Amino acid sequence: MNVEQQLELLTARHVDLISADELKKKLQIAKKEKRGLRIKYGADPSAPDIHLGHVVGLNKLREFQAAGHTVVFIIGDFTGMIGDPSGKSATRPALSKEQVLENAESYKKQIFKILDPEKTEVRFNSEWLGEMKFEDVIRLSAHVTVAQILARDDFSKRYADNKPISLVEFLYPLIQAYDSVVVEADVELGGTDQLFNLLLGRELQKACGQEPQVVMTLPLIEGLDGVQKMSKSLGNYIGITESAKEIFGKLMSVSDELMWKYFMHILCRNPEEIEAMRNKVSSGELHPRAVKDELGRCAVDRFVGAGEGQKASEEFARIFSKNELPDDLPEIQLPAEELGLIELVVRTGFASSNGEARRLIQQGGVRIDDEQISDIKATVTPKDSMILKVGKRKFARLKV
RNA sequence: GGUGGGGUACCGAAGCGGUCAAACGGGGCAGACUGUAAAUCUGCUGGCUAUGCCUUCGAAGGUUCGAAUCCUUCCCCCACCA
Repeated sequence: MNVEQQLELLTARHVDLISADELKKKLQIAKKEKRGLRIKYGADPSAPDIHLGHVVGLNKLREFQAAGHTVVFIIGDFTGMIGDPSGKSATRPALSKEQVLENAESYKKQIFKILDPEKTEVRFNSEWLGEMKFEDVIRLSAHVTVAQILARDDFSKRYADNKPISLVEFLYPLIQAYDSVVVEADVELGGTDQLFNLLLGRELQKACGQEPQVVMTLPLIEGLDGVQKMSKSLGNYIGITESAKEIFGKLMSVSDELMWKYFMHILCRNPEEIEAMRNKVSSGELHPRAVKDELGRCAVDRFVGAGEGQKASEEFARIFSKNELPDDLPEIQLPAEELGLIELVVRTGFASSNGEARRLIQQGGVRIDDEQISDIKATVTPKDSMILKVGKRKFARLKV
């Protein structure tokens, strides 16, 4: 791949790029010296479920690998053990060493669904941060001013609002920047929320006598609610290790507007193709549901396995469009004695208290053999193959 | 060290002696509508052996017939000024 081709591939879909010229120069030098660039990507070890939000970045990393470059995937285990301040104002709990290691293992397994292991270097930042003395930390801090850190958007806002900012949070960007120095990153990738931290990496590299890294940010995609960015803590995510059924179902519940973004950043479809589909949808030539079905099938094929998408799509249509039963109903064993409906719903685990079961029944959410029962005093005698349905998606086949 | 503001259910936030299991908003759940879209509308959202009872408003005591609300002590958080 020549440099121009690489540039085209590598800069697709980005938000910020600092700077295109520098990237070009680095690519030219790398080509001349027949080596790959080092592309840094940092991951927080507290949330070991890789979800579609991460896939946006991983896809880009994969493209760098395709162009012959090396990905340096840094697991922030050191910072994870201290407690990672998330952007908002809440401070995440510190993880134990065991948890961090466990999470890291799970990370590795997942990222190689997308990345090429041959061209990936997985590093833990405790490797170098754990060695540092307090003196080293102080020296490092000398390179950065409070005003610089305070310039970060969320810090300045919180400061202006008299909201707390812990010193750890202040140090955090510095730690991340230092990682860039240690791994000698040529390029660092991150979400748009990382821009500040990535830029600080440049500053620190310069201060340490290195060529500053090129910084590229990618969009943060909204999660299932369509408003907030996809994140584990908000519970609005689709994990890449989830079942075909879950991935498909969750994608189908995404809004029509958001689905285009997913096509672009998750499936990496090119903009012309997406535009063409969009036009067909607005002219009525194509049903949005068909487009979303394609999104679901392709995503499942990619994350679960080829051919699984079609199955998931059919299963979905059967359950929700035709209102039939899923093919893998959990079976629940019960004695063949008459019992109250409320008790049945609680016993099967579909409600966590009698009160909740009562509510579900009164609201018409409970069906037995497809017959809605809204009398809370109703009793049932379980029989083999009796089907209990609670809400839209909880099913069970009773067994006596 | 000083001053001021706080700690209420999953979250945010009202309430400041009885009518408080605690307004309102968000979230969640269920129903209607649908493409399980989204949006919208409706209802529910502490527990129980259930017209009552029990636990809950940072903690422990106290005042009172009665406390989330008043008093005392304690714990914790935040901002500002030094």
